[in-house]
Amino acid sequence: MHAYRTHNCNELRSDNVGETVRLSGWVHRKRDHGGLLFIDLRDHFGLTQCVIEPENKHFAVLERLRVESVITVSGKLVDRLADAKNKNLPTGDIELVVADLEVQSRAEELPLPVFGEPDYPEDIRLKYRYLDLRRQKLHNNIILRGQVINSIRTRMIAQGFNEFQTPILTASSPEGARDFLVPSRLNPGKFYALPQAPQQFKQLLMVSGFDKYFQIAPCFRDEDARADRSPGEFYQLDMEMSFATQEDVFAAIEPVMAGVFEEFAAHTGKTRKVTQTPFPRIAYKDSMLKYGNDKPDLRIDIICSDVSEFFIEDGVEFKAFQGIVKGGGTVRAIPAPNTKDKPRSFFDKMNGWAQREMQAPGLGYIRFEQGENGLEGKGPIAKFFPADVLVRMAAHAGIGDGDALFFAAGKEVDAVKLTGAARAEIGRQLDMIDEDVFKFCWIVDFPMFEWDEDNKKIDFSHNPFSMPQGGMEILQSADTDVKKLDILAYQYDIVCNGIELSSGAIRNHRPDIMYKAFAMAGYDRDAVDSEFSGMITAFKYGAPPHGGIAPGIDRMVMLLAGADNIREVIVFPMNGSAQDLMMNAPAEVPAKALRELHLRLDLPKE
RNA sequence: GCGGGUGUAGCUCAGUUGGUUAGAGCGCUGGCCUGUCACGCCAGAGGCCGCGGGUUCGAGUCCCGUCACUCGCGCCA
Repeated sequence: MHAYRTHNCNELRSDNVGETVRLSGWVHRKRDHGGLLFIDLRDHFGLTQCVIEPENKHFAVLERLRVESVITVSGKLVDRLADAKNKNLPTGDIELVVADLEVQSRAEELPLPVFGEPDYPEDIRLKYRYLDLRRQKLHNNIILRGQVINSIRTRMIAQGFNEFQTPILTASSPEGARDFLVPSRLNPGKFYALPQAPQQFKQLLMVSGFDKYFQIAPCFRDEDARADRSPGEFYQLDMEMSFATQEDVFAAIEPVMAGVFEEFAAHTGKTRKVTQTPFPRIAYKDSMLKYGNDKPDLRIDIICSDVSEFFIEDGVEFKAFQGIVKGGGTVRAIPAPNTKDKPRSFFDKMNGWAQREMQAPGLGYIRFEQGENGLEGKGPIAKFFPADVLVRMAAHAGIGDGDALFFAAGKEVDAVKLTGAARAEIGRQLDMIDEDVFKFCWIVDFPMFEWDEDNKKIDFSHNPFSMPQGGMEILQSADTDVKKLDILAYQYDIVCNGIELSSGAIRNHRPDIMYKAFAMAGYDRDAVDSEFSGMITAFKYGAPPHGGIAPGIDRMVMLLAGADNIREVIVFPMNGSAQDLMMNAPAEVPAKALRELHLRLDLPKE
């Protein structure tokens, strides 16, 4: 007989009754009847009930043993009495009568219970992550993650993509997020940077002629955490393809995304519908107008609109918003459908939410109801509008009897931001979000440049390596800032349920266009040559047109697992302050280590 | 760096308008229990009410500050 087990804890059935078997696992739960002791034995695969009688010499040991101790038990498998069967357990028809017991590992009193999976403070869960990982929910999430990655890999390879590994110790990139730096012992005063993404490497692989690249790529960015952003490191399905148009990239990645989501849609036990390919495409500009951001949650059936014009019509007396519009600002309308029966407090709460959560001046609103003379506006600010203006505004916003409009006013960036947040909040408050669908879309036609308010200059709005739509001609003809800001890039995002899963682009593979684009953003030729020397040089020796995308794997798994926090799908995550509480990282290092690296600490005074 | 929320037993939480000895459930320890599967019953231990200051005859409760966690903003090519 095997030293530890003849079966796992989810294997034995009635057919095995009469066999002498051996199981190993953790003591999940004990039910001590004094004269009879039940043990639920757990391993990765499941649970099997074991029973021991007081005559057995091991009874006293088992009775004293704490839960989560690891044991090996052997004995005869028996049928349970008819009324003692447990229908909730796959192994519920049988039980193991313990004859022999070996205690493999005694558990002390636990800082975190496994059984029952009660809510526990996250710092304790993170410190004792291995205990948390024994819990079924988290255990299943991590298994799901492995299966998702395997599915992705299979699908990419089937499409002719080749998998690569790119360096972890590499060069700092002057664009983007803050880098993690690694000092070089052999090169005093110099530093490696951990890659924020294998961006340049994958483009260089296209220059190398590999045609189709992918990697389950670790990415490192020194940025603050969010619910859907783990600090430090995360994984992308990084892919790139040669001689590809934007539509080719979409056609390659859409079936992978839709396929993986369909494959695991039932993971939570519910049936969840996935957007059919091709996914809808929404221009960046339209998304900002209709949804208030570039990552719309399409589960919320609310479309916003610009209503600035109505506030400066003759006869409108609403001075606050009038001033905003005349001063170059914007008023956006966010419909709140079917709110006829909502109490006044609903609207007041939304206003309070805007002030508290968004630090906005507030959210005005008008309720619309069908009256004797047609659609009428109600609410504190309705009286400032002539009746016909309200009717036309309602038509413009696409709402009618029983609906309301909230107003977000201010500078355009602020109004848009409040619009997006308010749309999501209304969706939540009105229970408009269907948890059982995955609604995908593409956001396309991102602007190439944006106005950098801090430095009062034009800068790249996303990836400086994107190809402008219109190529060299459009760059050369853009002789004013306004024209420059109108230039679009072959830059796109894939969004699911309001979560940005990835961004990608058709790259700029032409050195002449690259120099020109960088010049427009204020970087001279020398800066490009020094900061992107590897890539710009490579492009001078024959570079194929190419493009790609990099969906975030953690976020995909999060959606599939139904997790509301990214730490629920990462096996050993750091906390919000970028600390690993289990391994004690980051940590101080011995002075010798610093000397070898030619470093001296200059810590902030306390 | 900024804003919101939370902070009472190991954990989840209750704690009235400021009032005398701060409670419950789970867990833990001990005892009882031969068919449980959230086993049951009895008993017990366990509290810097996050920390510091203030108001008050009196603070878990009110005020100020601070720390921790968390969500968001900034940031995230």
